[in-house]
Amino acid sequence: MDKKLYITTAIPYVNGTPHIGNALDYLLADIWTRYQKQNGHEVRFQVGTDEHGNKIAAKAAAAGLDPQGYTDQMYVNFEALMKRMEASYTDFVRTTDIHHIQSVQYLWQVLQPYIYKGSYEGWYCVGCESFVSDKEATTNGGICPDHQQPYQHLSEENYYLKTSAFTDRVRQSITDDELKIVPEFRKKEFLELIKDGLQDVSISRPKKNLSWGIPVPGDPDQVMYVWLDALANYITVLGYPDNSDWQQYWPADVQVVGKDILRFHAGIWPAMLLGAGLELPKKLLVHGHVNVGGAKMSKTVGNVVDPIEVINDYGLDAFRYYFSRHIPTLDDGDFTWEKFENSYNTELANDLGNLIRRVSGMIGRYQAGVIGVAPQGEHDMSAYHEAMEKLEFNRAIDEVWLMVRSLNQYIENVKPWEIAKKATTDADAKAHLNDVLAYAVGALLQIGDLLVPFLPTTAATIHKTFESGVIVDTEVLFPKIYKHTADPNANRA
RNA sequence: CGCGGGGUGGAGCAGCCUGGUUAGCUCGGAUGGCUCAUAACCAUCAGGUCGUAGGUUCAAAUCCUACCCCCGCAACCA
Repeated sequence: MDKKLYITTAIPYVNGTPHIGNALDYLLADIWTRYQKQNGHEVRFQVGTDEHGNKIAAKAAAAGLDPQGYTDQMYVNFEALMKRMEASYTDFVRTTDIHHIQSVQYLWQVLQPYIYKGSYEGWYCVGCESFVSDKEATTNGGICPDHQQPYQHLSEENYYLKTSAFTDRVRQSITDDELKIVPEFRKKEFLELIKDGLQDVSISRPKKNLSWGIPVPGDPDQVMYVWLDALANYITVLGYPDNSDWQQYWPADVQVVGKDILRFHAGIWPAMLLGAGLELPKKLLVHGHVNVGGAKMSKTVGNVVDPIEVINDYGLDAFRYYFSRHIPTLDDGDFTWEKFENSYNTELANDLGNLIRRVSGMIGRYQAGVIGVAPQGEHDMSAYHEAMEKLEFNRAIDEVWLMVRSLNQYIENVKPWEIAKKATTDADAKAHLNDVLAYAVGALLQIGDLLVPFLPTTAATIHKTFESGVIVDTEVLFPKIYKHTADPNANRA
């Protein structure tokens, strides 16, 4: 019996609203999950929110709320996005969950042999109540831009995790693909990054500087800093350590992360796991970032794209389509409303939507909607499955579109409308027509199967339309939309 | 010499690792065909010194060297 499968996504910090990056995480994990389920596997799919830290406390105070009340309000936004995307997650973890907190405290104790007390020195802003990096202090000329106060050079007591002790094992695991970093160039990049070894990482703060966090067991003056708290979610959500279920799922088969947080997931996280005597995840799927018209998406520039808006305007499957096909799974991608709308109108509407319509239309017109027995689609899909295994989802969906095109070509070559003219008087022609259309239906049903992980709603519509042997009328898929591009027919006579 | 990615017809990409048919695909453009369909679909054509300069080879977009340019990252921002 196969191990039960487990996939995770990064847990976003809840001090803002969900953005495209979060959506991409959920989408990629969801595609994988649906694909594995389709192949008969049981999959657990974790999502969650990171809810501790000073920024949260500050935002809460500004909103006149206590931190817990604030996060209770904020995490809902993320949950709403996941639901809107129909991400088929099974577990939602909040780092303020009581089980998570207890579990992390337990983990801290397990890691005791690798934890030591040290002091941290750096530039500190009293207004922000936090340290800033040397680089940031220098950039700002030694003055905090938010508070117009000079940074002070302070030192404070921290607990450190001896990640350096695990450098060799982490490096070895990654090199050997025991912990496989996908794509390959990210693996190279990370190995290069740690060529001088992993550096011990500070995992706590004095309580006076960090109030909103998990208390360090046995030291009332210290509170855990983000690392242990947030990264541990991947196992605490499974019930670690008290509910033995977790052992059926850990190690994770795939952990989806953005390129910006690879270093924590490939460095600190493995060190934590090794320190606790746990297995390393099998794969890290490192996706890129979504640019807008070639520029980085940023709040200050004001070019942020809200995934909910895209879904509202074009529908869920249109969103899932663009972000799975035109944003390369393992690299940066580009979004513009024009590109999006263009691919929607040409690929979804013209290629696929119209194809479904013309096939169902002919069957309705020539055979009163009766399909007969559709043969099994026989298209060789090894390239599709190979791409799915390699986590190159965009390549897989490309393969589906090759099928769409070839079916359109097939129809063009066979010309069912001509056969139909003879079919009224010629029994052979009638049988031939039936075969041709049934073949088209078989191909469409196969396309529908392959789209299940990507476009679940569309796949369901395709099946509903054709699978009963009689055409079931369904709504037009992907009607044309011209909100951001010119309507070519606008000035048609 | 910090690290990584990339420079291929108007745009976006594949091919490069494992050199070898007329350098492939999508979008866009032109022409034609068809009429079942969401004025959709299909075919053909135009267009590329494969960043630059050398080298290896019977043969290089593909391997080697140097250089130019663009983009990320450089430790706590998907």
